[in-house]
Amino acid sequence: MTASARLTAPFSPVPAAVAANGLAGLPGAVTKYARNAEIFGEGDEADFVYRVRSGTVRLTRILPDGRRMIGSFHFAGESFGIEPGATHSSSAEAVTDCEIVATPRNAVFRRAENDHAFSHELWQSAVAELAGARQHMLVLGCQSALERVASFLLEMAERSPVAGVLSLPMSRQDIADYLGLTIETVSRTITQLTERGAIEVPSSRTIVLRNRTSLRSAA
Amino acid sequence: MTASARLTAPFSPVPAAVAANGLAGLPGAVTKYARNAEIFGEGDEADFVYRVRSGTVRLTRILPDGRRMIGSFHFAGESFGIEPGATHSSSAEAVTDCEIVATPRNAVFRRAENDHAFSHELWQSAVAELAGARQHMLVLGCQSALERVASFLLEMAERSPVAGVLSLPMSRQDIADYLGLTIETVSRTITQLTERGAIEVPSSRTIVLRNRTSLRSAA
DNA sequence: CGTACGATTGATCCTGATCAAAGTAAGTGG
DNA sequence: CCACTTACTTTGATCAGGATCAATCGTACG
Repeated sequence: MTASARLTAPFSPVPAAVAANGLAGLPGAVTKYARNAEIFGEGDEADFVYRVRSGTVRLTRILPDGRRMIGSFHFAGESFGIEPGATHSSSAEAVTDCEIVATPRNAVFRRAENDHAFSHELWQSAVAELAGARQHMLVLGCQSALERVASFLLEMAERSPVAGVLSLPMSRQDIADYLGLTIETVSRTITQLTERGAIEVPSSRTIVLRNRTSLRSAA
Repeated sequence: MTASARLTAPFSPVPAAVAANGLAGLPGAVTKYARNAEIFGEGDEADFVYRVRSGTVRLTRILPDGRRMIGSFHFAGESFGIEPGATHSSSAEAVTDCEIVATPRNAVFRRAENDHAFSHELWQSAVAELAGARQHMLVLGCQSALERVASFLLEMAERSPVAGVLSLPMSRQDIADYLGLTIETVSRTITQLTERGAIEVPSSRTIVLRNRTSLRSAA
């Protein structure tokens, strides 16, 4: 739950090219960001809508005293940074080196006006993300540490291309801030799940789901 | 965090009339529900979109073992029950007796196809609700009991028509399930805020904000 | 090889949960 | 209208899960 300056500069701040598709097919400028670089900050003008082309992004909010909350992770193909108001309500940071497609907000609106299907998709994606946020609220609101970590692993497994083996791009600190726990508790809980035979941890960022039933019953 | 059968039947299950406006101006059938009546259940077909005409609604999710989470409260004029999939992911219940306008999902889609402004509004409301959910995740993920209760009171004050005096429609149990606390902790925290002079509690459902600065610094 | 960061493990403390009881308010039926 | 019931709220005592403080370990990197 601690938050310190973990940010470094983007390793290529220059827009590289024009992507074939932004949010569900919108064109936009591609920028590369280095691990831990800030893509946008809390309070920044929300003039763009973003999409992950490669890598992983986290949305974070920081309380005045430094406590950090990660609201969501975004993987390749997912969009983020869409706001109801004029400014961003969270910061976005690169969890790993990544390529991000930025599309001007206005371009999104313009296209939505002329394209019903797109407009519907836009809405659907917002509603889907809302459902995800509600699910996460359930985890934060009433689950134990063991349940939270198990839920997290199952969520990652579901969103991962390779079933059964997770290559977690994020640190224990990120997981902790996502689950409303401390890094120590996350670590201890993973150890506990290993001892139960639910998972196997060949390297700290790689987790093999050994027994899903056991994981699911822990969640 | 306990969940027991708190539901009774709607006191008038018959659609009463056709409302002038449903979601942002959509027509729909009005139904009255008694306090604690279920409007729809988790898993039910999401064929309608709802709007509160009068009263207060809560969206709840229940874990298998009975723990209950309230995801959001909805007051007069607010809509709820919009889902990405075919079924509802939460239950909706009447916190107080209330009148609800139900609009067929299809009617919403149809109108969105022909009316850009409406479509945009629909999207905006989803994104705004998402921002609210994110805010709440922050509360659930990193705040103390005192901070949660203070945040809650400030949120209610912001959404209340009368500034300074809150007429809470929901019980302490509802507040607890919304904040991820127990009813005892909520009660104790309210007492604590009273002792600090931040609030005044003439009756248990009425709370006067005496010192906002003190409340805000607690949040 | 040595440094630095991330992860794990250990010991102790504290906040909020749990268990328990009493107080309060609102209905209900006589 | 009042006694009784029932639901809701408050307060108290104790307990436990996870936070905090602290140290060590492992691994990637310069």
